[in-house]
Amino acid sequence: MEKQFHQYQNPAVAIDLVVFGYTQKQLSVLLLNRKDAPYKNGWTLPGAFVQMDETFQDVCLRILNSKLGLSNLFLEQLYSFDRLDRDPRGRVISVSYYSLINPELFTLTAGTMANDVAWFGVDELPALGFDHSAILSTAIKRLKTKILYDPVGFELLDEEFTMTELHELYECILDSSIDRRNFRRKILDSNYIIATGKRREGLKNRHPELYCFNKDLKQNNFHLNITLS
Amino acid sequence: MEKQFHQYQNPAVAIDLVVFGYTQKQLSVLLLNRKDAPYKNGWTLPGAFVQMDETFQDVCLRILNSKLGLSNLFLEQLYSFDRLDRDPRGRVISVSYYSLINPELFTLTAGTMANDVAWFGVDELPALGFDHSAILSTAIKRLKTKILYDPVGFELLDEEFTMTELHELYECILDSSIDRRNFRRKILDSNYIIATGKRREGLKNRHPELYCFNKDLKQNNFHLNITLS
DNA sequence: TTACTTTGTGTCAGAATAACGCAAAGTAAA
DNA sequence: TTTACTTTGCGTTATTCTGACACAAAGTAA
Repeated sequence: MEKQFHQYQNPAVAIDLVVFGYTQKQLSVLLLNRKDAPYKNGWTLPGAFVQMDETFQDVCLRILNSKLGLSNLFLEQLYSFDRLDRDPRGRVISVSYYSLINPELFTLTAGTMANDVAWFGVDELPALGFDHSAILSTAIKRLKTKILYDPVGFELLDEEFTMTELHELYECILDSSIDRRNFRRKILDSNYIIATGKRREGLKNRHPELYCFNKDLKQNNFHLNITLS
Repeated sequence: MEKQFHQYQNPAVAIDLVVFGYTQKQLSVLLLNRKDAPYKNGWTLPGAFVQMDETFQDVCLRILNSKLGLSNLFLEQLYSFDRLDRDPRGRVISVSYYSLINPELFTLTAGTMANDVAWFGVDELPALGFDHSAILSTAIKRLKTKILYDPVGFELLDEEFTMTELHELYECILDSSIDRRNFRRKILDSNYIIATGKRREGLKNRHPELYCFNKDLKQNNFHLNITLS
C-alpha cells in the first residue's frame, strides 16, 4: 500500500440505478422517496455506496434486492458521474447502471432507507435530488439508441407478446411513429423475433399471433434503421 | 456526513487513459514503463488517482500534462472497471477515458513516475499490468464502432489530409478493406468532410486534393454503413 | 518515351426502403 | 345475425441506396 491508500482520503463511490419498466403503454422509471437527509422526502434514483469488497454488480443486486423481489434481469453500465458538488454530504462519485424489467413480474416494497418506492412515467417525472436528472437523461438517450441495434426491448415485455405490443413499445421509447407494416417486416427479417404459433387466450374468436425472442440466435445483425416521423 | 464517509474506508478511484495515435499507417497506443512496484518495469496505461477535489477531466489533463505537451484534444469516458483484484495494492476502481491525438503534434516526455513512455502499435502490444489489457480491448472496440457513426477519425490526422489518408485510417482501425470509391462517395455525401481547394506541396507536379473536417456542420447524419471485406 | 501507380469520377444492376393498398379477422352494438 | 368499425396480416411499387467495377487523367520512376 502506498500513500494513496492512507494519506489521502478517497472519494466515496456510489452506484445509482435507472430501472426502466413499461406498463400501460408508457415507459417508466423506478424512484425512491428518501426517508433521510439529504433530499429528505424528495425523489431520487435508488442507489448505494460501494463497499470495499463489493463489485458494481454486487451493489446493483443489493439495491434491487432491497427494493424489489429481484430476478435475473438486464443490467448494463451507463456512465460515471463526477461533479464535485453532486452530493451535499461530500465527494461522491456515482457509477450508474440501468436495468430493464417487466414491472408486472415484480412487486415493489420500500426498503428501510425509503418512505416509498414508485414508478414514474418518463414524461411525468418529479424534481430529482443529486444530479439524478442528468443520470436519467443519459439513460433515456442510451435506451433510445440501444434498441435500434440491440434486441433489448423484449426485457420490458412478457416472454410472449404481440407484434402490436412490440410496435407500441418502440414508438413509445423512440417517441415517434413508425409505420406498422415496415416495422413488422424489419423485425421479422432480423430473425431475432419469431412467431410462437400460439395466440393469446381470453378473446372471443381468434387472437393476434404471439411472438418471442429467438434465444437460439446469437450472432446476427439487428439494425432496425427505423424511419421516424 | 454520515457513516459512509468515515466509518467505512472507500475504494480508491483511479483514471486510466487510452491515448490513441496514428502514425506510419498504424494505430498506436501510448504506454508507460513503471518505475515502481507494482508491475515495476512493466508496461501499463498512464493513470492517476482521483483526489478529493478533482473531476475526472482534471485528472485526465493532469496525466496528459505530465506525459505530453498537451493541447485541447478529444477525450471521452470509456467504462469503469471494478474487479476486486485488479490492483495488487488494494481496492482500486478505475474510470477509463480514451483520447485521440495526432502524435506528430506532440513530443513525449516520461514523467517522474515512469522510466519511459512510448507508442505501441495495437498489434504489437506487450503484456500489460493490472487489468489494462481489458481496458484497452474495450477502447479499441469502442473506437471501431464510433468512427462509423461519429466523425472522430480526423482527430488522428493533420488538420488537412488526403482522401487516401482518411481511407487508410479507416481500413487500419476497422482492420478490413473498404472499396476506395464507395468510401469516397459516402464520406463526401455526409458533408462532414470537404475539399479545401488546396493541394499538398513537395511533389513534382500536381498533388492529391486536401480535405478537412467541416466545422460548420453540427447536426447531420454521419452513418457510414461501410461494407467490410 | 515507356511502364506503372495513384487519384478522380462515373455507371449499373441488384438490394433496401418508405409509402401505401387491401382484405380477412376480430369487435361492438343493434 | 346484421351492420359498422377497428385491428391484423400480407403485398406492391416507385424510389433511393449500395456494392462492384470500368476508365481515364494525373503523377511517378526508369
